[in-house]
Amino acid sequence: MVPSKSIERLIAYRSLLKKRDHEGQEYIFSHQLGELSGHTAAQVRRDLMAVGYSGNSKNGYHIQDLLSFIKQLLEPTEGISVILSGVGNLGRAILSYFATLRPLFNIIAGFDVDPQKTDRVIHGCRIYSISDFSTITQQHPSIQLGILTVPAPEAQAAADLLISAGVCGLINFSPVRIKTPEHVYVEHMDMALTFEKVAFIAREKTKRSEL
Amino acid sequence: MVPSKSIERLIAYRSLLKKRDHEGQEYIFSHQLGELSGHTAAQVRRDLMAVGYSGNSKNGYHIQDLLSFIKQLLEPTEGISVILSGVGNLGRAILSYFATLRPLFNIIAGFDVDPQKTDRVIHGCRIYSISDFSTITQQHPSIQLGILTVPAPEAQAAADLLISAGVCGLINFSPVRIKTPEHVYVEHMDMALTFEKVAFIAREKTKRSEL
DNA sequence: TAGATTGTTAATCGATTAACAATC
DNA sequence: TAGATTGTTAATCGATTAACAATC
Repeated sequence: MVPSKSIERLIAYRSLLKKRDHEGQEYIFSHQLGELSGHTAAQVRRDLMAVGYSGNSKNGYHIQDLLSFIKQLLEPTEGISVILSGVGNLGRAILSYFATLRPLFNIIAGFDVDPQKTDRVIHGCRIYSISDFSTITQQHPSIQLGILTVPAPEAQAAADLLISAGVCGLINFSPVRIKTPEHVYVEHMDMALTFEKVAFIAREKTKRSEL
Repeated sequence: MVPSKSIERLIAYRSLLKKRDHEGQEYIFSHQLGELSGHTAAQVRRDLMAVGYSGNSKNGYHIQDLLSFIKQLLEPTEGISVILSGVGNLGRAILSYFATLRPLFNIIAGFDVDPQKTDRVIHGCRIYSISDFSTITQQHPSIQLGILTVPAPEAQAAADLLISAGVCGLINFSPVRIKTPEHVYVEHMDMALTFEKVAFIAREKTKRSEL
């Protein structure tokens, strides 16, 4: 199994390689890709080893070939189907963001309890009432990802609903831990927590340098 | 120095402790807090050790006392001053979110290059033209945090500007790595990267369970 | 006292980095 | 060939977990 940290870096490598490819560069060394991405050359080589890709000691890695290898690994052929629950300010911002992520991501539908927010199209995505959830999701056989942008008290119930639609991955923007069955992977993106963490570390750093 | 992972967990403990306190619970054991937060009892005790807090072997930890200890540690008395650069969909959503984070966070100002977006108040936060940046930021002696919600090509320049205003912590929502001086702590929140990572891990997980 | 929990050290686990033979 | 880089193993580092004497 490829470590999740390696996956993160491979996604970053892909975007840097694209840039270099457009600039006409043909080959790249591990230390160059390391420099660009902010990791060591050893890290880069180890990541590529983890996914079974080889370069050569003369030129390093062939950029276009490595690019298509990483794409093959990361990008499913039919795109990633996503549903979103909670069409508040953050939910709407994410919907607008998904419009720019086509065709890799396909946002299927948004859901909300508030009748004011439902039965409209926001940034190209139709918003349904949560009461129509099963009707709508049954029309889409394989939805992979669920985005949770509901208030904290509704998060667990909303998550359960998304899981009932068959998602195997959840991104939870609410500040509560949600319980999920074994087969569902959850990533927590608690913004308030992150902001506070950064504030703390930055403050600690400043104090340290003042000594 | 307290490990950044411990800080994350302490923030989570705080919110769980608040809940228990409101429910009238007076003491809590490490295994209970572990259960609630999804970590081991040993982890909880180690985190509290890292910040120098002690309970006792009879009752565990006194909730209100531990709560005020964590607050004392994490929450600066005057609140955390924040500026935001890039008032697009995501930037606006975050501004609305900050309105709910008072008084711990004080959002001072938002900035954008687009004249259409400047000189208005969004979710209680005034938006200025980037050309007024130094004038506005000089009025606020200690701004700690900068939020970057600009498009990728502008990210580095916007970061440099925020740093010139004295921020020591940055949260970067753009999908590019930004270079910063030694004394500035940067946290990357690349949503597209996170979504794709979750999609990959979820897919891998599903494949595995199908075997 | 007997039993459970804490605080802390030792053991384990995983991820990163260093080192180096093999290769071009 | 000489020099640089790769692929991979060994060493290091950091974080988590287990274990247990001290405590209540």
